[in-house]
Amino acid sequence: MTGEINMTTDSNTTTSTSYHHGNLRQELMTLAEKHLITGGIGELSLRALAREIGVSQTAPYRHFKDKNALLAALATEGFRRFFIVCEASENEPRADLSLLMFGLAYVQFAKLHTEMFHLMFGPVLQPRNDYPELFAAGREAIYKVRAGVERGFKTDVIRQLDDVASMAHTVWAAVHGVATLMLDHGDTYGYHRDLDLQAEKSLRMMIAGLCTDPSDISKLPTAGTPAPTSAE
Amino acid sequence: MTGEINMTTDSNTTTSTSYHHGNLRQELMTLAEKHLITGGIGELSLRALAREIGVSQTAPYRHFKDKNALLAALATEGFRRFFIVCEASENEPRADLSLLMFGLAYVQFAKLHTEMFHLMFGPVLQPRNDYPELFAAGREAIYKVRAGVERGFKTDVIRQLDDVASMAHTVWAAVHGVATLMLDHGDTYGYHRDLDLQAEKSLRMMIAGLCTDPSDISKLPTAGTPAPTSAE
DNA sequence: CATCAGATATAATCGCTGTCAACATTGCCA
DNA sequence: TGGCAATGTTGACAGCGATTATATCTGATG
Repeated sequence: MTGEINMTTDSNTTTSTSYHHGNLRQELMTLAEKHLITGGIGELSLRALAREIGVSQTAPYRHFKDKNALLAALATEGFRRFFIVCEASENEPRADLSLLMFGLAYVQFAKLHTEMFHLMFGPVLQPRNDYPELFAAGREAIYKVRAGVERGFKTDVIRQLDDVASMAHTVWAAVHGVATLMLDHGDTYGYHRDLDLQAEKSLRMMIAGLCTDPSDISKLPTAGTPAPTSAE
Repeated sequence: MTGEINMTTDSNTTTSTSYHHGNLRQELMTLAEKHLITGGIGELSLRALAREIGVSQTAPYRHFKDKNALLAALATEGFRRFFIVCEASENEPRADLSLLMFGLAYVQFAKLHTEMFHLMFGPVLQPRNDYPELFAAGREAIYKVRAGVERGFKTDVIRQLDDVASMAHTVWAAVHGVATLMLDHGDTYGYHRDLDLQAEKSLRMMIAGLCTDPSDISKLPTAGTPAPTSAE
């Protein structure tokens, strides 16, 4: 009753140039993501978005306090999608494989949604005091790793080198490192190098190093990730 | 004789408001670094620098093509300093310790010169086609890791899980991950956590995982890095 | 029907980047 | 001594962007 948005115009196929756009918030985010992909964070401008949607330049401020608030909303949405991608790894019973799959998902996500990834994990939106949802999402990511490590402890697959929190941090650092290095330094390797393959190799090496039986994981194929870049 | 800069004014203690500043390029970089530290990359403005130095707003453009050129110069200088910090690790004969020391130096540098680190390793100055010096510096960093791994192979300290390049990449990813996670997600851990200590733990775990004798490195104290944050 | 809150518009401020043209100063060098 | 190149100044401008203040429209609610 208390007034959901009334959907005057369903999307951008606006026929009636109605004063109330009705879907502005959503459309801003959709378009912002497009711009994010094509131009990067720096290129994104509220003005441009408003212009392109066909709305006044100040209209976005009704829905987002400022530019960063829009970015934070985007990042939160990014986490939501990321968690979906992670589900397969969470359902994998073998802890070592689960962590590996998580890592591969992480890296793939970073590669497919680079700018989103930068928003989610980069320094742009920090500190996160102003974005509690985003903060919570970040924490949720750690908990997933933590759960994986915990399972590894119980099933005696992961070596108990330290407490769960520390080892979860370590695993996350490994995964995060592989992903960011791939993004931020892909071109540092002037010579040809299959970054996807390299990423997987690195993940395997690092996770195997934490396993009770290192030789095990290194030989297993990964179900979810065909690593299609390398020539078969 | 052939005219080094004439140092009309030695620093900002300018008495004679001489027409030629004489040291502008250097002073721009110095001040820019200060601003970088206090305000981050986003806050840095050429105009503000010029104003603060007491020079016209167009003067900086005599020395830097644009803002990014200044940032690139800063980043290059950052690498120069970073390499100095690395020297200790390069002189350490034991390969595992050497890598660990490299990692600790990397993390410490990231912590002490956060914004510089972001410039050097982040996505701001990419692609690096326009900054050949910076590009070269980045490559030099990999070579250092590679050399460490190679030494580890020869002395049979590092397990030959893959070729040198791949393992160097892995080590770098590990180190880079620990550092960036510490910077970009320091506040994701709402609860108290000694990040310095955690970083060292993670480095040890990951590097140990690549060693032929994992139990070895994990017990050794690290000469160069007293990790002063933790209460002694 | 009058009103009110929400959504949008208009206009204006401010700062920054990057350029340009014209001019001044300095020091080196011929 | 005179000229030249490098450096810096002045002033202006085009363009973009963030943000604020104020006015206006619109639909729903009473």
